[in-house]
Amino acid sequence: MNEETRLSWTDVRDEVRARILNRTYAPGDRLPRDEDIASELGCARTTVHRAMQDLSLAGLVERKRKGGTHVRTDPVTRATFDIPITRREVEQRGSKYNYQLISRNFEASPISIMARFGLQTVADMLHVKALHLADNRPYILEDRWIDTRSTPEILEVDLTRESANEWLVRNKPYSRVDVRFSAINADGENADYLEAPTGSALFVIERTTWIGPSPITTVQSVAAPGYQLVAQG
Amino acid sequence: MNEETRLSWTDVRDEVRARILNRTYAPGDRLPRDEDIASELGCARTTVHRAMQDLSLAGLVERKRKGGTHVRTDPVTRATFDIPITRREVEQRGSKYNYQLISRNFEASPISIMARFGLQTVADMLHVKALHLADNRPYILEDRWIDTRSTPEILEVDLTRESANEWLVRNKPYSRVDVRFSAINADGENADYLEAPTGSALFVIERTTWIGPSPITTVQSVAAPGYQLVAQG
DNA sequence: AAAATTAATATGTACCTACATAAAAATGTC
DNA sequence: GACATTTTTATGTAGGTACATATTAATTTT
Repeated sequence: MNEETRLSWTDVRDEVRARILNRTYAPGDRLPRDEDIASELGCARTTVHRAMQDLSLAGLVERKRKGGTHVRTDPVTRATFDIPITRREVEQRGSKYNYQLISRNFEASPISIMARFGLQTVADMLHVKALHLADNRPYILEDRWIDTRSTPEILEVDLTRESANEWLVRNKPYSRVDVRFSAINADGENADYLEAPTGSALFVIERTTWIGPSPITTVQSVAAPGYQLVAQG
Repeated sequence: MNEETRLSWTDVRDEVRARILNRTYAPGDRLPRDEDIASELGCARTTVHRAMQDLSLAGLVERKRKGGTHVRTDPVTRATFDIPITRREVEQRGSKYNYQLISRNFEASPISIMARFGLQTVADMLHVKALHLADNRPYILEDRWIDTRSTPEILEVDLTRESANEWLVRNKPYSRVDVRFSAINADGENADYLEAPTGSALFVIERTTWIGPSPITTVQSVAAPGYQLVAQG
């Protein structure tokens, strides 16, 4: 009889989670110390620690030094979304990807854009509009501002061939990103490019990136009607 | 001279990340083995391992046994969203929370709902519509189906006093959740309850939960115009 | 009794060792 | 030479020890 399989930290995590689900450990309860759980289940404290880390990250429990581990009373739904470069996203759906540049101007950024970067002073930035297509149908319309102080190289890039999205992702790593989602009604321009009726509800992803304290780019990506974003398993 | 401060795994993570950002390790490159980085930086392999785990989770590098660690060529933007119970969300914005039940019926679920659960057979479920308010203005309209086979207790709950959202979160832990976001145009009913013009673009959160293989609930939460979802730091 | 100090304690982290595991590279077989 | 098998290797994980750190609890001081 092989009962000598050692407990892995995932086993411990699953066991503790099961106890939380079946109310052995009820919401608000304090769990036993890592060490006690370890000796009860017959493993090392480090293994329990690893398991608890995971449950803590998942939002199921809260840990505090000396305070111990508590089952969260108001569990939040924690969902992770991967937002790949648009070409990849299209190709992974099994569609043909195309891209076209709509406009490219060097101009003073409006206050709303500076606000996204958290800046007060206005600056000249590269303003790019482009359309991404899937199977020759409009997929995502992007309206992007690029800070040429942090990213002067972008001025040399031929944006009719390569999208700013792709170039930036490949060449401009960022240290901080802000992502937000919302919904807007298609205005004349959006409707036009996305071949959707004016007023259609469109899903919007707004992303702003920095390297250290310096802004890199902010982009509003407006998806064609029917777009849905699904959380990662 | 105190040069004897030990490196923590966050220090190692930051150092490696800095090297990725400044192209010491360029996209696609294979990093040195954990052990080599450890001896270079003067720490234990486990410390490097911990740091790498974090970078891997963040989507910056990819690790494979024997294959080693590689800098991802197509970095994805990975954003995490916390979706708390609605009452808490409203209160955290500093607004007064109110709730009202619109309807509550025990009825056969349509095929679209069964599809969300991944089921073929139709079943009688509890169908609940409710409105959440912030400062007495409509905030989120929810349209929910609850599987009474996994959650019979819900039939005894007074949903005029406590929202199903809140009761379920507090009393019905789940083992799996599916979250998706989209945008829709307000139809007559939505427009009515949310006091928005018909056709307004509304942000939609769709959430489905299971306990083991058994469906618990699926809910479509339609937010009032202007709603924005912001990623966690 | 209130405030400041000290002790106790549960989690957090670092180090080292040993072995597990997956996947690539090398080797052997037909 | 194509295919199957073995070896090698880098990451993954468990165990154990020692000490760090943040809080709470207890104690002393004013």
